[in-house]
Amino acid sequence: MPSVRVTFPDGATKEFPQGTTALEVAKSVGPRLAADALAAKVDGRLVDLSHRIQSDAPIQFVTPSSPEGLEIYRHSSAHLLAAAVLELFPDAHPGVGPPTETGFYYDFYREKPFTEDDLAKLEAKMQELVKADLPYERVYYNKEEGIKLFEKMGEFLKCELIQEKADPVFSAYRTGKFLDFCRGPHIPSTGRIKAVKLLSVAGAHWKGDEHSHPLQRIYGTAFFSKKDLDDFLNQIEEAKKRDHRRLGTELDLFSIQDDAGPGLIFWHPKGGIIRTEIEDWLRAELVKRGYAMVYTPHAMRLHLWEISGHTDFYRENMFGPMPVENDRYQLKPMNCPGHILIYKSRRRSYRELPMRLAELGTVYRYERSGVMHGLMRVRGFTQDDAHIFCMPEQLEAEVESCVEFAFEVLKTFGFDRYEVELSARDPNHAEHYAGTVEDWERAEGALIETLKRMKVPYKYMPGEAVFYGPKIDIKLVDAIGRPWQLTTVQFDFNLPRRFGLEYVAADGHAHTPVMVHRALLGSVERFFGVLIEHYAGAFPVWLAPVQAVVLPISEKHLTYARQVSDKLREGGIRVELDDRNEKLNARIRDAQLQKVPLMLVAGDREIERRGVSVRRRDTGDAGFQPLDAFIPWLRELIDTRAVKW
RNA sequence: GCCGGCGUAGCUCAGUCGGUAGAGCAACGGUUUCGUAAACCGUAGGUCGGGGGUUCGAUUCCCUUCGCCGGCUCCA
Repeated sequence: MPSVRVTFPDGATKEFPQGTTALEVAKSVGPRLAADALAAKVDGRLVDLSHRIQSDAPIQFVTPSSPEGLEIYRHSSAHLLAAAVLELFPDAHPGVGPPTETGFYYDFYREKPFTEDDLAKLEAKMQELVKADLPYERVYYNKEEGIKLFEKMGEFLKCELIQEKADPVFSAYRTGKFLDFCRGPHIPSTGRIKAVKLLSVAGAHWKGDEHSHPLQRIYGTAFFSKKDLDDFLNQIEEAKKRDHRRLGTELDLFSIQDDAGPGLIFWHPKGGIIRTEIEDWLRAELVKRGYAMVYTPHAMRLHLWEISGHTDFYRENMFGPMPVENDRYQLKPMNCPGHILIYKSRRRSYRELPMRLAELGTVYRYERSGVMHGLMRVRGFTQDDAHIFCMPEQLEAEVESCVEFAFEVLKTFGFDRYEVELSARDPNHAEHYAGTVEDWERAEGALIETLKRMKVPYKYMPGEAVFYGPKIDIKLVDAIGRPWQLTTVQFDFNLPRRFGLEYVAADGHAHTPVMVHRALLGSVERFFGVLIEHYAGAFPVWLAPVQAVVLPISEKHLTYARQVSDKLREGGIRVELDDRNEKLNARIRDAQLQKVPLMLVAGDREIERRGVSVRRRDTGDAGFQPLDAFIPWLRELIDTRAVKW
């Protein structure tokens, strides 16, 4: 019998008879590995453990600790779900069921909706199938034969997929009653699934096309241990507690009102304070960096949006135009045309460039009714927008300054993790893009060079650029690890040409400037939402709507408490006096729930020593402080915008 | 926009198999004057999201509309 030589990751090699399965190879290494292995990688290709090795190849086993391990495990869990569905609901037709970042889902076509109760039943059935330890059996069909088979089973969605995607001979996996057109690999059997949970059922569309069949998507997740699953479920609970919509109401920060309409934000006084702090900081930074603050109208002639091209490529995101006298006006969905008109208001010299126009510009975008989400996705929002008009050779310096500015934002607001993406054109489809190839090369080169020079790791995303230019997006990662897209730095080859922008260069001739569009916070609303969730409502002192609350122990300490609060207020500190007829404990509790950073207890002892007893929101009683020391300490915290204190 | 779920007091929620509603917290009044996360007593508060229909009678059943939630799609 011919033999094959497999090479292990450590370089060791071993001979086996040809046709030996990966599992047998694992067993030869040790029973532990055989029990742990979920799949294998032979010659760099992921395969089942039942895969027979036919020629010399490097081999490597996928275990729970491998990067691919969880993905395969969850993919198999999705098959397990489908198998359970077919047992209990034979009228359901499987669509697709991939693993996701946090679990898996499976889509089904079915007339009747799945209910919460159905999920419980399905989970029970899945447990049964786990106990039955059904194999994930890999089978092959040739295309015509396979389509006939799936047709006979009535699986019209699968037929469509096979028709579109299958090779002449394709693989499928059978688990119980469920047969799936699937590339694999899968774990050996359902008994390997240790902790699986169904989470929700939601609507979806066949192949993501909203005009196609409506499907029901069952979401679930799976982990290698019960503990990991519980941790994940706890994290969901934690995220719920941080939900900015809940905290927005509890802390009286903002509201969205039925009478006004969805997606429109009312900033309450406490939210307003935070916004003011954010904006004041930002404006000061903008000015430091050579930006000029401008203001532009909220509605302008529709004609302007025809020039910019928005009526062509952005129409479905714009509110309908409003008739005014004999003309039509458009509520602005973007600030760029306004800034361009300022640039164009007179002839520009190269000496004026780069010209950086910044505006906290409120824009209105029509969002389809099902997509709004608290502060994160709204119909009216304020961008910390700026447009930089410059000469091509100034690009790199401008990009660097934008990226550096973005990092300053992250640092100031207490985010220490981020992800950078560079969206470039798809080189195979030059016709999709405005601007010349040279323009694009220069712009993409400037972005890449800048990121390299700044030693910023980034993900290169070819084909992700918008048609008018390449861009850098920065996603910040919040306290519980969720990424949020905020900062964007985009080139625009389109608008300067459309509007015929010019500057007179040193050579005395007119040239077209390059335009950079950038937002750092993105939208003030979304940024606020992210901040609320990041801090779970417990803002750093400089942002806290109420920085300190004074708590007189009883009525006879009220006069002193009032003096203390006056003194703090004179020091520019946002202080409240809680003189309600409640016990101290009750008032402390309320202040804690309102996440006030500092509680200042004032009673006989404090009067005597001209101070307060400080209680911190995070660590509790911090002991006595004389006012002369406390106020400067607090002032310093605020002035330095301390995130940790 | 689409699929599914849901709208009862300011908030969180109970309830009515059709006979027009209840709790806790919050609010308000009083008693209490208190030392680091909830004192006590009382009062008031709801056209049960809006409109239409069925019915002697609708918060409950049906239709429709608005909104919210989870997704899909899209996105700052």
